[in-house]
Amino acid sequence: MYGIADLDNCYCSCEKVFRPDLEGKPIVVLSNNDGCVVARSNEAKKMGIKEGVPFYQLAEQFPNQKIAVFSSNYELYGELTGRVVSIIRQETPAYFRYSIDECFMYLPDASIANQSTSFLQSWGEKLHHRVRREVGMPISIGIAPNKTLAKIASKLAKKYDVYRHCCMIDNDYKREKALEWCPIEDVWGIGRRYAARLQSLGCKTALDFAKHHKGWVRLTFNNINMVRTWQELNGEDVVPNEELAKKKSICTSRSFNGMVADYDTLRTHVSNYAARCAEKLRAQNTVASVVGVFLHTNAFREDLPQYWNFQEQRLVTPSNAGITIVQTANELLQKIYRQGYQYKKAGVIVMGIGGDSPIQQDLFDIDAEQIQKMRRLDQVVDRINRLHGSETIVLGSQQYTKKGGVGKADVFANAIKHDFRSPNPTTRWTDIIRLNVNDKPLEQ
DNA sequence: TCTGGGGTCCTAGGACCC
DNA sequence: TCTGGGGTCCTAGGACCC
Repeated sequence: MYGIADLDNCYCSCEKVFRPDLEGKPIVVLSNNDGCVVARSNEAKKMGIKEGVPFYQLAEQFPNQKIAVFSSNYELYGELTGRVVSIIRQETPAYFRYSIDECFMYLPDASIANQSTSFLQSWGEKLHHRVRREVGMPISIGIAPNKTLAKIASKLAKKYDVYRHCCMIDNDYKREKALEWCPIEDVWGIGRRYAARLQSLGCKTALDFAKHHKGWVRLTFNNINMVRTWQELNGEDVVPNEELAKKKSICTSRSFNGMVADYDTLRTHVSNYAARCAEKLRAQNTVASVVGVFLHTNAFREDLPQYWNFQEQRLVTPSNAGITIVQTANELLQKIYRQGYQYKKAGVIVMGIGGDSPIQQDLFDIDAEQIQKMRRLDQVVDRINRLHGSETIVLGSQQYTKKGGVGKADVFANAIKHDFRSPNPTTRWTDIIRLNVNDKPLEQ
């Protein structure tokens, strides 16, 4: 059997952990640059706030409504969800972290374990309570013979209180009932496009789709993933388990706060994205053989001249060295930069990723000693940044020049807008919560 | 004035090999 | 008038996930 643990309204729930006063109130969390709504509390969903609406339209759509607004704070979300995963690690024989807020769990088959399935049901309920008590976040659990059905079960657990946060699909009767309830667009693996096609073909629910013949699915979609989804809805276990594979490409890109026309500022942005890519490569013990850079003007501003471009370059020797990746990215930027445009977004992609030991060296590249030196340098930089906070040490080209000097505080100053960012009480000494012993106890 | 940031996989088609 | 039968690799485009 498979289980899935899914954090309810993850980012909003994270914000509530240190703000219990927000319980029961509408909350939204915004994307980078305070751009769009990316997460909503149940109360915000009930109000009719849609996912993805630009923040500036929120006040127009909901005038005179009190909504708690937060900029996204990934430092906080990463740390709190990590606590949830550490509990799951203790409670399950094996698991796979699927995303920041979801974890698949491999559970012993109740019939093999010679237990009644009610054992798994109460196990799920206990997991929910433990996470709630120890981290302060609500989690929903779905259990079923495959991952697609487990996802549907977790939606049911989220939606109906009778399941007590854990819903199990363990026989054909329950399976059909769940599929009948589940709209086709809510099935894992069926996105907007396929959902529209299926609806036009008369499939409104997961059950409508599952009742078709396998051959019809193959012919209609000519796609192995759709056939697998169909098989899983019918109870088979065929979607491969993606274990913690190393990433095959890594991208760091940002929209700017406002627009950027001058080359120097652009270069500083790109240097930071490149350095971040190199950091991610090192964190998973890999090197990249290709670096790419892209540049965009603001597509929403139809009144302004538009330009976008992308170029990539192969490295003579695959690398994860900050200096090498940043230097290559800057050379590429120079090639695609055109004067006279207002840029809105840039990004760095590293591809052709492979293991970092041993690295295949080029006959004509710089000597091995130089590579070793850069490797040691990066190791020291990584350690310092891990210990004292990211961007404590950066390359010169990553520094934004600003009056009043440079330094840690200035590295990302004004690079990204986050006017409603919450503190980080679990990761920053400056944000730690202080209790004054002389304070009167809080009133209930 | 303001509109996110990451990833993966599959298929078709073209270029190339023998 | 007729023109084979295997492969691999790469890219673009389109779908999906969170």
